[in-house]
Amino acid sequence: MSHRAPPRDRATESLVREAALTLFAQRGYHGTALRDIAGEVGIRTPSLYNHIESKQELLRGIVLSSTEQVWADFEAAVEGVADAGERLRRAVVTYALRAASHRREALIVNRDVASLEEPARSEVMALRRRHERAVREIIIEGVGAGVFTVRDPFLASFGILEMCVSIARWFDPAGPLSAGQIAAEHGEFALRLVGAGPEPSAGA
Amino acid sequence: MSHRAPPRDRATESLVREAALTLFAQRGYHGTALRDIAGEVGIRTPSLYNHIESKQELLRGIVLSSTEQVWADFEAAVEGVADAGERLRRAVVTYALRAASHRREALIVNRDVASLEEPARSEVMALRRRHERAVREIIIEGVGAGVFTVRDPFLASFGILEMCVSIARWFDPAGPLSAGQIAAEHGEFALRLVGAGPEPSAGA
DNA sequence: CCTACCGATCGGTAGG
DNA sequence: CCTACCGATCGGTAGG
Repeated sequence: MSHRAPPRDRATESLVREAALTLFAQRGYHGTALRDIAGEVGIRTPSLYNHIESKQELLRGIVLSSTEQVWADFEAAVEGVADAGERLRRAVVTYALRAASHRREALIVNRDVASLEEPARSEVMALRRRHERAVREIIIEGVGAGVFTVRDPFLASFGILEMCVSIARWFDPAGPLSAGQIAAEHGEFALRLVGAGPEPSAGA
Repeated sequence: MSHRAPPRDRATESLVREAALTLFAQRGYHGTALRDIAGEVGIRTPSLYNHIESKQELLRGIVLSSTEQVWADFEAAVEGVADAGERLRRAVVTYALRAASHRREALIVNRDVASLEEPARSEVMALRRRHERAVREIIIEGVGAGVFTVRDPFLASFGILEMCVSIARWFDPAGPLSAGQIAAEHGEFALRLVGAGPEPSAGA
């Protein structure tokens, strides 16, 4: 009757990872103690080890899954789209949207990737480079097709991508602009930046 | 004769601050131990205290002076320039140039400002907001004058500034582009982004 | 899930 | 500039 299973909360693991996400984003990996994470969940530090392998594994899980999702998003966004302008717009809107709607992940990936131990760090950096290269090739393609005007595709791709990821630093979900609106606007910024701006109707 | 002054190296203080700059930029404030900084200089940890007040003061010195310099640079750059396009271009080129030529400072300011204790942190944030607001006002001014086409000056100013500061993350002084070239190109990016792009001669 | 505890390391001080 | 040392805290383990 009172044969209750030991507290095998699967839910607790989620709480732990959620707390880590919030605290790593706020204070950084090295600025966060496991004690703080445990406190947020309402347990003691040693109990964390029923749910995680180590502090490093906690970081690895966040950074790897987030980076993989960025690449998956990108592939889905540009699939079957031929026009370079539209490909760039979709790639940028998707990336910007992720930065705005997964701010903590974006902050941690960009700030604490240096704290990731090998081989995970190299994995992550390879994935990020792949994404950056893919965006750059869209730009090169558009220049080749005569629809973009860009002096240096490398500079343009970095400028665009860094502008997007930075959304995570200042975006306030309670502010006047939604994540979707901001992402759409960044899509326009990107097109303007590569010289394919549609000169949108603006408030002049 | 052998009355040698004690090793009152004024030069050592510079070495210490230089080492802190490099290590904080590489590993973050919380990821850097004073022991590492001392090791870089070739002394023991306690000897650091002949040159600095505390680890926190080391961070404060870096972040405050760098932030103040950004504002001073901005004021000097736009002084006496009336045209909004030219004001924006100069403001952006100056800011981008600083990010490229003072990479460590830019990285630390953007990554470790959260580790700064009060009241320094509020001081720094106020200075940064002042700079951001000043850039935004140039954009608003250009829109008012009918030379810029921007839907949301807030978004545009953040996009431009974050793109510039991110230069510090990928710029390689040994690479093909100089800091000056990259800064100039970011000035063009900014003008394009606000719809005032001169459609420069590019490689198409 | 806990208490008790580990060795290591942290920033910093005493005292020369 | 050093050695010797401080209390606090770190991530993590033992053992239940």
